[in-house]
Amino acid sequence: MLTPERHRKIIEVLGEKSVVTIQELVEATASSESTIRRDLSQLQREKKLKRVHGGASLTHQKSEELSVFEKSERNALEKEKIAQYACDLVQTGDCIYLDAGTTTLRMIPHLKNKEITVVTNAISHLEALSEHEIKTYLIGGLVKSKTKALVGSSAIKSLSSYRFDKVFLGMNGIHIEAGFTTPDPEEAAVKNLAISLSQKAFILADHTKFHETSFSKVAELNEAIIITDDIDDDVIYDFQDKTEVRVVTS
Amino acid sequence: MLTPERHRKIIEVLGEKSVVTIQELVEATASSESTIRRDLSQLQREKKLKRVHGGASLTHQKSEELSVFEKSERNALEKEKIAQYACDLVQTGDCIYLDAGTTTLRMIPHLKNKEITVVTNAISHLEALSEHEIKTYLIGGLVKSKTKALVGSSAIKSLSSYRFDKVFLGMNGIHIEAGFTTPDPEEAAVKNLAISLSQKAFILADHTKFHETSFSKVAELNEAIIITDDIDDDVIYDFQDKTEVRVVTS
DNA sequence: TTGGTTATGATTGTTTTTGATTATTTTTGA
DNA sequence: TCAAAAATAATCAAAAACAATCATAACCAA
Repeated sequence: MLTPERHRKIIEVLGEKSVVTIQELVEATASSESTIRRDLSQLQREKKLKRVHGGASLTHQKSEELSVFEKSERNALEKEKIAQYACDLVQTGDCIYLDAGTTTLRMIPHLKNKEITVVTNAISHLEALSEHEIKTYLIGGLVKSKTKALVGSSAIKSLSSYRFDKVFLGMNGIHIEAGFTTPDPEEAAVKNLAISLSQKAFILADHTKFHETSFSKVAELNEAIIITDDIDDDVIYDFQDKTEVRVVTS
Repeated sequence: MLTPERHRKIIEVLGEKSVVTIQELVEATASSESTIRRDLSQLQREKKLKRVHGGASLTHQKSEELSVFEKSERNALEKEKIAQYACDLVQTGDCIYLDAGTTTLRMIPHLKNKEITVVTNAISHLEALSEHEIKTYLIGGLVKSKTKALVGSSAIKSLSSYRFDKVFLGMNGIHIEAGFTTPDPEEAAVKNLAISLSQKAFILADHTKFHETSFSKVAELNEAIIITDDIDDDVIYDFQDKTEVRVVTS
């Protein structure tokens, strides 16, 4: 993993958790302890974070909250635009499903005062949802302690009792033949079900996800509408036979 | 748990309760008394809180009427003993249901390394459960933003797909005629179902809960075994016709 | 390719943190 | 008021995390 990529990853993890251990980062980046230490030292010099014994924490400037994280996250601006666009699709009274993930997290502030009902499998979204006074249902399931998401057969069963006007999912890979894919089989199963329970399913994905394939298949391309940012016309051309692609322009 | 994480947790707990005992913090953070003391000293130097005998309180707090124990958590010692006793009932391989509440929270540290499966409706328990590496299922349902518990018909439905070896519940009122009662009707419904899904149900209640009645009925006395601390023999005498009462002595 | 540079990961000794223990102080209740 | 109990502070050894160092691997330009 390349240095800038690692740095982004570190800041991203911090944005979600606000405190992180070196060990967790070693695992997340597949690099050694020494490397992570060097990274942390450098990021500290750049004032991106604060080192603490055992790991790192956000520099607590409460007013700015996630600014460092939001800026540092890969393709932050694009994701924000995609999130904004997605929220414009949500209408008063809708019942929607929000997947775990950073782009869907960005949707939450824009959902305030829409009088909607949100169903989610992301424990990490609860704080933001509660903050913005959004009526929230959590599906049941096994708590995956690393990602704080709910998975497993009980999650599937729990989810299957809902129906959604719209479903918004993040995705790791979008590929002409492989369709929509994501690294974790259990999470893939949850995503798949969410799609089939919705009237309309939307995949929120920036341009880096196209032509990529991950481990577990979630669905065929035609099962969901893709919302993405500016990409080459020929990429869109490739995909638009298979499904609707909506491009959020600047 | 990293230092800033602990500090954040301490401040968070204080924000909710305004006074807290060292023991509560020891359990909430899964660290030792010594460590918590050092944390409190440091946070006091930073003017984040004020140390008081037995724990800590918010700085600009004008409530002097009650002692730490009375305000923070009544009968902390008794609850600890009750929690300890309850955990001794749990056997390797058991699948148990843990209700929301302070006494059940106290059980978590003692459940470590028991290789059990925990099902809960308490989002606020997840941190401690994860910290102690306990396999955890969360039931689904409406997120009650105040108490961070899962309630409602979907919680009922989600819960009903589990079966338990043992169920441990907190309770607000235990009364000869009114039976087990609690303030919130929705939470009462969840508790009631949990009892009926278990082979054995235990109510964890210190002596202050006896002869009290709250708003919503959870169950009849004979539906669960009561675990309590030292109380007058005549109180036990009153109840033991109706159900089994186990008294945890000092 | 080659030579020079940089990044990486293992290893070392050092420092910090932690939790247990002990002694001291404070609180409680008779 | 005094003695017992609880909470605190001080101390210390063990564990964890740290910085420094170094050899190796990857990279880059000529």
